[in-house]
Amino acid sequence: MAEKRRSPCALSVKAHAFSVEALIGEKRRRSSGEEAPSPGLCELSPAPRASCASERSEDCSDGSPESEDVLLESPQPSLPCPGPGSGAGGAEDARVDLQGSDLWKRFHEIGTEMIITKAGRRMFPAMRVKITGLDPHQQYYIAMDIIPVDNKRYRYVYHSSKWMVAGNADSPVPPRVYIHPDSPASGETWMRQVVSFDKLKLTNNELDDQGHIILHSMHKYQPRVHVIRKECGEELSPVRAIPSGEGTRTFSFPETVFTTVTAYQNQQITRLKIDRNPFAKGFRDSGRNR
Amino acid sequence: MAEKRRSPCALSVKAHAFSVEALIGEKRRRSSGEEAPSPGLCELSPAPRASCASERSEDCSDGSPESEDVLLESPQPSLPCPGPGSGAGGAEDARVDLQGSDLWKRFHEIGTEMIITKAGRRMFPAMRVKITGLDPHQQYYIAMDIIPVDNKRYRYVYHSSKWMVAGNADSPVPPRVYIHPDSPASGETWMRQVVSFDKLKLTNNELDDQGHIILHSMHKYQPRVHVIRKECGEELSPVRAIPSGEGTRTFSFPETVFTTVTAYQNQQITRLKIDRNPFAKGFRDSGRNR
DNA sequence: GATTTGCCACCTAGGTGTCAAAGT
DNA sequence: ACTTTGACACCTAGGTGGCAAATC
Repeated sequence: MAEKRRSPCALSVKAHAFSVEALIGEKRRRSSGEEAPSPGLCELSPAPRASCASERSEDCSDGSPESEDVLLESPQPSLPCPGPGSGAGGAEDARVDLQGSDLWKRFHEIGTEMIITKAGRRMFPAMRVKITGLDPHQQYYIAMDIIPVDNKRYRYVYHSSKWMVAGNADSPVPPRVYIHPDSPASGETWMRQVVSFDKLKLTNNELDDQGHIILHSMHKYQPRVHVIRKECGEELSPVRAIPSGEGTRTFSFPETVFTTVTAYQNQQITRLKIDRNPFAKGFRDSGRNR
Repeated sequence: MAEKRRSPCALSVKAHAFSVEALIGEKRRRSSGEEAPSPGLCELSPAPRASCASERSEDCSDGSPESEDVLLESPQPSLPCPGPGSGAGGAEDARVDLQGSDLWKRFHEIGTEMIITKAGRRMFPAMRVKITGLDPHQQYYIAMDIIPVDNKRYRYVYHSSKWMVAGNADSPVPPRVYIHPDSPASGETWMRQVVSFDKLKLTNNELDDQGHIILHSMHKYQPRVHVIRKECGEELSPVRAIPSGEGTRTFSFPETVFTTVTAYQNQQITRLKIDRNPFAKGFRDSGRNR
């Protein structure tokens, strides 16, 4: 049976479908729920990076307590690699706002801890950001990495409920970057949704082959969000070096600093996690008894 | 606390990470398990498409019974739109093999049915293909659409256990294409993994806004896989028309033809689904009683 | 003694066909 | 009479912290 076929040509079908995809993308991706954008005033600050002349970093501080100044040296203007869209519409005007910063601050006031395991553990809270100021038609990668806040190792002193320096940091681990799975996508697409890093996982397994971010336990870290303009000429391949940094902007939020642990140290952190993480509902007091 | 930062520059960190990502991509994506590639001999056959002179289609038949000839008219050689990479390394040498075709054939022999619901229903089996012959360094989109096999409507006659023509097809529905979520990716990436369309969903809701593929119930359909070379100049945007078809190859497998239903008609189909779909394990005879 | 590991019960999230009821 | 819908029990898949045992 069957010989005929419906009229529209394949290409216009596809063209239509791509736009459907675009119109729908927002809903499909909005899986982790939205929140009203919290302010998070960004003070621009010139950026570091020894050999990489083209990266800029902004530390987005919004007057949170004890702002760990995770900063910087040797300002470096961005300029090189005259790629398409170098003038306006690069990542130059990008702005990144942390979502759910209220919750982050509650943790931060206590002293955020993140569990790391061999198999990989999600962060809670997860980093979620709202991005603005991109060129709607330019393609971007959004990525996250996590850098040491200092070169110290810590231990938790129970009787004083405080973290104390316990020596120098362990030797560096293989650096990893979590590329947001929607990458690459147009500025329009990124700006339309809340960009969530809830699939990202942390591990203490230096031989990890799952692409998780490798960290040392009992160290302090700062997550960073990168907005990377995609150049067309040199295809941004996973196996090649990044087009030399021009058109890359980096953002970090002091209230997201955390200490890695393999088991929670501060019981207030445990309680707040159980209270807020839906997956830990089984440990809440309400009715449940184990 | 904290003023210093570890040595490596951000860009080399990222570069490294991207390659880590590449090295790991295979494992991360290989979630639906692999299978030994089943043969599926492909007989090339010239392709249709009224206004789109640049698409080719191969019907991959491997001698399955009652091969519904889901074919064609007016052969059209591919030639137009001299885009980058037109010569070698396009999608021109691409080959697509259906995975799990044994299971598909078992269903096909009975008469495959796929449930469609308002909320969207996955296909079982899901289309899973192995792709070869791509240019490793070229970027491609992989997409799937589902076209009517004929312009008939069907009804199932219980006492004869057969599908009978019940009239002409309902009016066309909004065309949709499912773009594989890993798109775009390099030929190398696509060829390294089994490409699975298990997240694709079918719906009978013509107003669907979830991006699912819209079909009519009680009609016969043929899924198709498209390999679309990504041109660099005209960014293949979800909101713009597809670069005019050059570098696009289309593949279909007769054993994957199915009839849409809102409730299974043939109990043999029900049984085979329950027997093979892990999510239906609750309905298997073994021990379970409801 | 401090830290890490592995297993566990308990959740969230969502994919199955069933079945009775509702549509057409 | 045929087809569709929606609530449901039963699964898969996987994210929680607890806890005892192992590790260093």
